[in-house]
Amino acid sequence: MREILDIQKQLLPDLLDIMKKRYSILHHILVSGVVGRRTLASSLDMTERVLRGEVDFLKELGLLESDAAGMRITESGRQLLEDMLPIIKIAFGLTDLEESIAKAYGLSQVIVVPGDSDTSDFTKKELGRAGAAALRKYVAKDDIIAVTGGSTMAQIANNLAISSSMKGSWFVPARGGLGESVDMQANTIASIMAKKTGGKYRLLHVPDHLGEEAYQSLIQDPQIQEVVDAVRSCRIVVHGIGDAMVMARRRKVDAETTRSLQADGALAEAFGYYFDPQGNVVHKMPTVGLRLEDLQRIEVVIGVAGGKSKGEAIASVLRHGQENVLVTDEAAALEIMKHV
Amino acid sequence: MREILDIQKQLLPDLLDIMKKRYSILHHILVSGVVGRRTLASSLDMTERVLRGEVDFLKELGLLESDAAGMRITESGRQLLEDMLPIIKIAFGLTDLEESIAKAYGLSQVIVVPGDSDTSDFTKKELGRAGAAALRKYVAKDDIIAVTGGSTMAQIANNLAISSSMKGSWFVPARGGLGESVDMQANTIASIMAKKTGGKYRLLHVPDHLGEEAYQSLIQDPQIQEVVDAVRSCRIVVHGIGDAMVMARRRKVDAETTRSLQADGALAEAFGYYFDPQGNVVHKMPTVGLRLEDLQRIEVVIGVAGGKSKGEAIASVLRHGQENVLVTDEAAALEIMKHV
DNA sequence: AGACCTGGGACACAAAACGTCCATCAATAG
DNA sequence: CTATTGATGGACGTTTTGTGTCCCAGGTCT
Repeated sequence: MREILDIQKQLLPDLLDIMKKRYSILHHILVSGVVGRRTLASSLDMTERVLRGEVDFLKELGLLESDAAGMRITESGRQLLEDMLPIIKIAFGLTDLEESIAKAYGLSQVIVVPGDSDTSDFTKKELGRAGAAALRKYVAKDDIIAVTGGSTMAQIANNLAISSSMKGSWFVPARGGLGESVDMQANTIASIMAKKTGGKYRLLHVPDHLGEEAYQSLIQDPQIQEVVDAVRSCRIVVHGIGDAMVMARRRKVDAETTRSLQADGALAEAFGYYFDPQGNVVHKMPTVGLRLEDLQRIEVVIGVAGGKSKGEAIASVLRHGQENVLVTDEAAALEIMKHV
Repeated sequence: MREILDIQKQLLPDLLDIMKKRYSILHHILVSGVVGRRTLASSLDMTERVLRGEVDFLKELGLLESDAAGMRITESGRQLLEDMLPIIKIAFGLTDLEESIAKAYGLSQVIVVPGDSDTSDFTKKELGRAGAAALRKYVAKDDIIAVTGGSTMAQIANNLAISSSMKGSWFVPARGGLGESVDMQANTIASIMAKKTGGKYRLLHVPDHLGEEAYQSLIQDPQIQEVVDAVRSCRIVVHGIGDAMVMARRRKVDAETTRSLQADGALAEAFGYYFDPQGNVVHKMPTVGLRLEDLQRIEVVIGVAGGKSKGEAIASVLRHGQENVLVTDEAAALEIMKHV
């Protein structure tokens, strides 16, 4: 049942919008009894003309009837509304979730895919697909796109395809080495994405666990500097969001830092920064690349993460307030809504 | 699964057409490997421009990719096609059935609703809804519409609603008394339809089992004659189709006639005429109204009947060759296709 | 009885779809 | 190595569709 809607959404992206529109017209008429066109239009926030088009259409289908007193729902229409209820619940639960989250955190777009990435590989793939679609939507000609590492980002890379709009784009890692395993780190993801889309890429080879002195001389290096400049002038960032402790463990952060993270209440991690539940940055990984202050200037910040267990972490990063677009799954979205 | 498609079809009648179009484009590309726009257009029987529109759209969604060599399906696209298979089977089994029947019997439109009216009341209602929709589609201003009796016709009447296009229409019974019970007979149906749509009606009060002499004087009656003239000049006929023996029993036809019907191989019944499997008329009920020769002149003949048990009967009436539109259900449609 | 609201017709204007042609590029056959 | 074929993508004028805005005649409710 849910799959069929999801498949249709792939083939007709605005199917649900149309269904929702027509459903709410019918529903409104049902609860109003008899109602006039203009009244209905203002109450549904539509122009009179476009409502009229829909009404004529629904009348054609025999779901609606009208006489001089106004419009009324027919028996077929009432029956249809009843039959639609379960579909509406499923279909618009998600869009409602999307809208609620977007409103609560001031995002320009939220995409929620059905399922739970924690328990379903299919959902994880869906998340990647949706993330790739979001990136494709926002990218413009010759953009610089900064990306992070992680399994979700790898899924996005998987779902990118050659595309003329990304041909001139540059993919760069948002920040230098963060201690991830090689196939999940930002450098790898950036190069895969570039290969998949036909774009170009530059990498940031910053070894982990560098001494302060070596580090300072490294970031003076003109080649490194060039990439860092590119990163900071990017127009789009796509990044994953992780649970702070999980990330710390995966990156083999030393015991002292871990304790300090716990003491500071670190909950979430994104591009090497650790956030507490209120969205404050409590720690950052020692490497080069994107800084927090760069985010304000960056036009499109796309966060992609899912799974019930990550919901709270996502919420805390959203609370930090630099995101524009969120791609997540249903389970995480429900968790996010618990923390508004 | 099937219900959801059916509900959507009510709210977006051309949903399936669009899905079919996009599916066949993707499918064609999948089997072709790489293929050019013009080649594909001619092979799918589309103009190049409209195909291009679809292709651009599918490319936008990442289901398709193209380079100078031609168009190729992406992994997401291939996956989608795979996921779609069950939906396609269900959705286009019916449209394929519709097209096959229309072609086999030279009908201008066939509508197949899912299910079996014999076993499901829901399907019976659907049949009524579809029949009403078909009538609504073909009716024009101030038409004369001749209707017959029967439970299916009663369902159609149930699903008609007030409509400006039928306000000036006349509903008349196709033929006089045919021995049906009062709530199923053509007179009743015609008056219900008129009341439901806001149209007008004339009735044919011809008592059953009339002596020859009384009969002759009755049909000379100016008032009766007037209605009969109206019936014969109608532009639309909507009629049910029944099993010959079932109808004979229901109408309490005398034993001798029943034997004669059996001897002549009567299989089907429609508006008082009995048909053998080859579509020949082998008997007619003694009453006034529509004659077979009138059918040729009538612009729209709509037959509505469903249920697996009626499939063969429907096929024999279709074979008679005067139908334009058939509304039936899946079970009957499958039976009909066995008798081409 | 009168104010109000209804659906439906009309029309100009904007936007999308479409048919058609062409430039440019890649692959392949000769 | 070159010519040819068939590919995509851009461009542009035309047609169709969708939309905003009025208005009117006729019911309806107060």
